[in-house]
Amino acid sequence: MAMEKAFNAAEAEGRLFEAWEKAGCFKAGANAKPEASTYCIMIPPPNVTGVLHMGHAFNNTLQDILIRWKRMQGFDTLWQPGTDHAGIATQMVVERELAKNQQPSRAELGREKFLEKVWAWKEQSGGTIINQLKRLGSSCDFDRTAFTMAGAAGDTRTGHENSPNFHDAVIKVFVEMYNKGLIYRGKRLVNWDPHFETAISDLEVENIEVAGHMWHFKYPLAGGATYTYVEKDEDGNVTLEEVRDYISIATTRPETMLGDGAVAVHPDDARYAPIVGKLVEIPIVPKEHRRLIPIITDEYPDMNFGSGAVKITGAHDFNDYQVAKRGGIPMYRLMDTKGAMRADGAPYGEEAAKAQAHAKGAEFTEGEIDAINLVPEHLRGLDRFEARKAVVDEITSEGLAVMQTLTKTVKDDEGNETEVSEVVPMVENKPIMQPFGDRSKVVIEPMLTDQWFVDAEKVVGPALDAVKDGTVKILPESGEKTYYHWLENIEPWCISRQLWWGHQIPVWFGPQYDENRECIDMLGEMFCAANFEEAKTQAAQKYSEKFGYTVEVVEQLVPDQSVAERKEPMPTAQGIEGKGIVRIALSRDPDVLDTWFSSGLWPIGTLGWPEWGEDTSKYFPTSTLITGQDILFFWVARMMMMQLAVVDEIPFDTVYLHGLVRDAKGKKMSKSTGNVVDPLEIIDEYGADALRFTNAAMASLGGVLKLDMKRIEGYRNFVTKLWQASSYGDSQIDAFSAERGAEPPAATLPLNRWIIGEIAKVREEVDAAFDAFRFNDAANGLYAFFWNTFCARYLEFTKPIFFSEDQAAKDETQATYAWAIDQALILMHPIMPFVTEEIWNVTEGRGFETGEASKMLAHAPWPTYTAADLVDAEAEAEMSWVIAVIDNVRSARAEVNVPAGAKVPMVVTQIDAQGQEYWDRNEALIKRFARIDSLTAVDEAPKGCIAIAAPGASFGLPLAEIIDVAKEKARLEKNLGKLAKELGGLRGRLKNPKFAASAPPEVVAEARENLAAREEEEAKISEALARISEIA
RNA sequence: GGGCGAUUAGCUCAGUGGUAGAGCACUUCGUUGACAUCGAAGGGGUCACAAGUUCGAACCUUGUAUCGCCCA
Repeated sequence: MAMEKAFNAAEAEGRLFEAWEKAGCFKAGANAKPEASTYCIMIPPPNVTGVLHMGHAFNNTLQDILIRWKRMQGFDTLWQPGTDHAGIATQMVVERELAKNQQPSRAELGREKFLEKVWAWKEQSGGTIINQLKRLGSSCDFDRTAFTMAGAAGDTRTGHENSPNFHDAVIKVFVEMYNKGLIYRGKRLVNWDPHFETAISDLEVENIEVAGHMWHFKYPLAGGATYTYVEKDEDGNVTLEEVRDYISIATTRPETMLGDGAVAVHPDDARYAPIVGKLVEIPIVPKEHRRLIPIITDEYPDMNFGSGAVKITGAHDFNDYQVAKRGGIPMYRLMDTKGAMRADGAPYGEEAAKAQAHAKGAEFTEGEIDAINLVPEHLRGLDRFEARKAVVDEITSEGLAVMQTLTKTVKDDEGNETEVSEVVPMVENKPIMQPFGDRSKVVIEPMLTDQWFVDAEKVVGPALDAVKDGTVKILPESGEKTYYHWLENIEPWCISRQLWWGHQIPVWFGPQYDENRECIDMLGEMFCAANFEEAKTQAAQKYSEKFGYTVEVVEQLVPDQSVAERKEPMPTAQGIEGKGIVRIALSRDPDVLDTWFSSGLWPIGTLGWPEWGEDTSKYFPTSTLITGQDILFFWVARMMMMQLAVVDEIPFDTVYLHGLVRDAKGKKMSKSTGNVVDPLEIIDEYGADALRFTNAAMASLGGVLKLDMKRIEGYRNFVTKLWQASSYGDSQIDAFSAERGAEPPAATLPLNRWIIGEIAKVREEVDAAFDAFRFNDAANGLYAFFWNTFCARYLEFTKPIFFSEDQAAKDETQATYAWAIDQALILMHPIMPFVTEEIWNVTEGRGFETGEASKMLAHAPWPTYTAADLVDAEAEAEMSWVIAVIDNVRSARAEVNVPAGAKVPMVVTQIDAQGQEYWDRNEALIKRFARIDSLTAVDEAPKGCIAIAAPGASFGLPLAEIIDVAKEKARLEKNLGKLAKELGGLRGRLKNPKFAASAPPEVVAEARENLAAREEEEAKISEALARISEIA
């Protein structure tokens, strides 16, 4: 059967993938040997809204390589696919979709209807990325495709995915962690996205450097107090001394001044020492209501930055929050959920008075503090950026901006230049790091809100220990250091999101009463349970115990502000129908969980937990996790913490971390830069195998991933090379008609015995590389073997055999060639599944006709032969000698410009018995590839002969009349130069007595052998040089 | 500012103690019966710098310089 001229990837890939799936090649346990160990990889679930990008392509290539390799080895494999519900991203996509189709908005629809829309969208479009994974050749068990929201309220399908219990698992874990005190609720400063109106995780914040301004304002000392401000240079000389009645503050966010709680200076800062503890006035809002705040000391301010004094706004800045917590400084929330200045509450005067009372020590509850609105009337409701302008203008017009004198040159109408000085407010233009929501692209606002937190410090221990004691390995090793560093400094993890799409927090709030049945807080009691029934039972019990009534609990869906403010007293039993029953309403927390909370359970949740099924016992803990180092903290570490906290087991034993895929120059791929490479376009143009091979070749441990089109093209050429070599075996030498199996054929010819040994060496190399996650070593080893050894040598060397009449040699070589190609296909299949499977099937004796998995390369047994089994040292020595002679002749010819096409005679002046034997057996081969037409034995090389040195032999090309003697002389001298350098090194080492004494014996022996060989070569070339010099 | 890492051929990168490699690019030659998505031959590196450990350092240690990434 004649093969096509080249592999048609575009045509073949879909067809092959379908055949694999139809045959069930990728099902869990497919091709497993009896009693096989398991090998399981959990895919890092891409967002259900996602499309395949280069990062996915890279990441999944590596996973697929390992899974295919283990599957061929007969492990019981499972590669678990699935998608992440991706809270914000999905909610945004659906909202946008609604807007595009002029449908009612999220707010108009309400929660339930909106969620119906999201589920419908998920059904329709959620499979995109899964199908794209198939184009890459990913051999996941797609029948088990899981989803992190599967089983949650509204899921339109059940049982279709292997994670019907995923929601149950998430809820169970929340309840358990709550009951163990690992999850708590509290008011903390969090990253707030004013567009989506939710708290978000650190991962969802992008810090971007933008052009910003730094304003300098004066905070007057209370009561007109003054002090002497002294500045000194490094040597202690006074450079400035003046009496001031203010402290100068620098800020990039003037609008937050309204919420200042203090001004902080460094404890070592002598400039401000006289006024520490004094009060200053916040220079904004109507004079009569201005608040006074203290000057405090804290390590946080940098004495050398700005004025060295900073304002502390605990509710709107993360650094200030820490300072405020340390110093007991009050924090006042200034903005609403949309990032506008608050418009609620009492007139400013009243609110400011409350704040002042609070600052003086009056008792306030957390809720009462939060209710204080310190935004003056004229700024209420303004967007935060408009408010900033207004604040700056007000302060400046009052003369409290720090001023500076600018001198500039102006030209009048006649062109005369004059210098004009003006005094302007001091505003520095400087780049500042600003946080943006990665989805919303709006500036993130630190916001003090009630949120749920995982007390990470309490669960971090086992996760740290598992890596420290080597139970879990992180590659590259530097990842372990990063892991330790983060876990050892872990912060509470904010897990609540003010979204609708996600796992709703299983906590119901109920009213809290004091002993007198007066309501303290309508939402003050919390009942955490897997479902409402259990929460009801808990609540009924609690209230009954407290008040001795039978309590009937009813749910009220939305715990809005009006509920919180009602403060109805505890109803008495007589109050309701005189039956001794009271009704109390519970309302469920409307918030949902951080997506990372649920994906933290991905390994165990997809395996059926909380039920311990057969799959759970079999595949959990899983084996290898391959993921980007950017989510080491957000996902990997959390999986470790959560699995260990919940079932006391590690989730996987090895983590392989890789970097970001960048463009050829090392730049991040981004839409705005326009350097995004679409993996699907690459697959269309070059084929999935070329992309996969490139990915494997790039994947050095800890390496930077720069995707160069030239490289992809090169590996596409490699695919062609493989195809051509197979085609040669097919049409030129009819190799595939030979009977062949897994065992190498019984070969007698050194050529065949040699290539069999070379295959065994590559097999060991590839296995060692995969074992160590050194994908690049495997790829490079296969590439070099196949191109340089198999094609450039072995394939060429089979030609003289097939042009001869030696039928036995032909038969043996056909069988060996076919076996060698088979082995190459097997070894390359994990990296390049498509082209290898296609060749496997189009070559004679195989095919997809039956559609059976056992006939497919994907299930071919992985070889276990070793170099020790198959390498024939004699055959290897012989072939190296042959190759050395050919290469030396070719090199010499090219350098002295013997026409490449010309066949020339050769003489031999000296040859040992071994060499003679090699020559006799390989004469046709050497003559063909060195382009020699005859060999004559002579006593002495003719004058002007080109010298060819080979181990144990001296040849010459008697071409004095056609070659350039000067060039030959130069060639020999160059060779001698190279040898001299090598010899110098070797002799130097061997002469040093300490070398022989200290170096391992095999190193010394190798150096000796090397020296002998180099000396022999040097002698031959020197002799040739002397001879050629006679005629020059 | 803290943490992690990098610096090797023109370019992109391998190489964790035995004297430096690959791909691309470059030069010269070549339609020699698998392949021009190719073949043959070749040029090109005091492995950022300095000191140290060692018989021996691109590799280990320390310092310096430059550049990345993450966190503040």
